[in-house]
Amino acid sequence: MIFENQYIQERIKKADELRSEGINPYPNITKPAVTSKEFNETYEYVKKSESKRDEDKSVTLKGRIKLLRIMGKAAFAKLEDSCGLVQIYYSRDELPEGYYNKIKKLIEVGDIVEATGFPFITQTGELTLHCKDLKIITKAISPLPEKFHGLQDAETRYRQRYLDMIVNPKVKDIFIQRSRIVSLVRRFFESKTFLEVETPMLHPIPGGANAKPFITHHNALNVERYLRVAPELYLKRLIVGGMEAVFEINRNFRNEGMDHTHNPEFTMIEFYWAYHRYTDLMNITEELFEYLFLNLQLPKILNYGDKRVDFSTPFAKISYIDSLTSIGNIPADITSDKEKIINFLNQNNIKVDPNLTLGYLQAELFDNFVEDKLIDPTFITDFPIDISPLARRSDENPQIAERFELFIAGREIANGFSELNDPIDQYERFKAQVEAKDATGDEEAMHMDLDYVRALSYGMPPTAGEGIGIDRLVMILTNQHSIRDVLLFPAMRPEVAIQTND
RNA sequence: GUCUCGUUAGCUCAGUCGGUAGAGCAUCUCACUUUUAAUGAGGGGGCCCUAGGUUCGAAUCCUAGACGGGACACCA
Repeated sequence: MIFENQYIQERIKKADELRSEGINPYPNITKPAVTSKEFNETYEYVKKSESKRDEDKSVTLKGRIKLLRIMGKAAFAKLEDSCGLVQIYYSRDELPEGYYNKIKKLIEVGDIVEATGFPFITQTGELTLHCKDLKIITKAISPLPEKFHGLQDAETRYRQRYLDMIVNPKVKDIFIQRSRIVSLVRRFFESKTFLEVETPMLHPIPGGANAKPFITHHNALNVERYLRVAPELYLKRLIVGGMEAVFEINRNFRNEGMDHTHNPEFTMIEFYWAYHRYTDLMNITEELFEYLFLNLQLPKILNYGDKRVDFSTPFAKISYIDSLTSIGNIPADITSDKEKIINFLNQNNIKVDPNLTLGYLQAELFDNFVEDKLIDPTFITDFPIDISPLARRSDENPQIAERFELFIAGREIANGFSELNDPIDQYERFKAQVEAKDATGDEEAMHMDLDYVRALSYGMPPTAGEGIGIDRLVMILTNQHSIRDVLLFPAMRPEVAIQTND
């Protein structure tokens, strides 16, 4: 049984004792209360008063008991609420007759209580609530982890995030910051007249990214559905339909490996902007970062682990090909020659499929020699066309896509491009992907989406679109190095213990 | 998927060469009416992750597995 542990049994017994004393351990009551923060600020003046107390005031605090020190006929407790900690004091002679002895052993660490009394200053100078009344609001029957070391075990922290948040208050700060970031991103795009939309999560055809999808079944229609790997193709249909600036902040699902930068479901913002080009995207991206740094009151230089990242704008801009030489230190005479690239990679003990196209081989060079050297925010521009199946060809150089990626701290944060809007070209590129899928068994290659091609056939104005990984953005802005630390409930294998127990 | 490290009381962790399972906090009993991880005295609490194997004897050594952390691969 889930509650067979001896400590839980002891606490269940205490809840029963409360009931037999006529005290409901789970009352449905709420009395207006002030927060710990309000209390500490409002009654700061008591510290300076001569009597060190203000008995005319009656204040109610609510919170979870985090620390409890019982000294015979009096006790101190630290309550925690959403704002922080506050101390209360209660004693036998200040509570209603006989009440103290009733509850002394029945209210304990972990319980949620409501305390009413007046502010005073203790001998050690701490502003404290002197209780005239102390009610239990919610009995906790599971004990909290150790008060000093807290909860260290990463597995328990991720599986039981609620417990992690109770015991490790700093965890909450990360998620508060995450919420602010998402809110600011939304506000930024709204202020630029972008419209927030919601497009399907259940896709008949997975599309918009090279990724393996989750597959599910829709009973009513008896059809397979794919959890979306990207909202891209739907958002661009909206541009065809006449929305000229749209964005969506939502979850994407990719059925791939998990590690400290990958969770099977992750959050992205994608935005599409008609009558704009990829150069406009780079500008608005810089503006977004300026807006975030201003409103989050972050310094322009942030530490990320042992790296120092300078977010001063404008961000560096360098073309894909140039970066191979100037950042990757790869001789310029080999970066456009398939044979030479293969030789170079082999010399560096990197195995590649010799049938790869030039663009894919250049991508191997980039991934191995350039990416992790891009610490300060850097736009890598002008990608090879064959690794950019949805991007528009450059009018000047047909081998190059009007595309960029933004790298920060050695990681891709954003990907944007001028969208391909030639329906015939799009059709051919889908076909090439499908052929690659059939020929090489590449499970991540894109599927043919004829309706999307049909949509383009009605005419999509020149459009620029970009995706920004929100989880990774939060990681960088909060100096977290595991995606699990910026996800409230990261994906975990099924928990064995709790299933076999019940 | 591969490599690597880990799993011992509710929590945080020790456990030597293979020889009866340990500490702090928490819990229980007692004392204590201004504490700060309160204090003092005493008690209880274990599927040493699981299954095999080696051995007179395994928390400890070996094999396989489960779960987790880290690194790599794929990807964003």
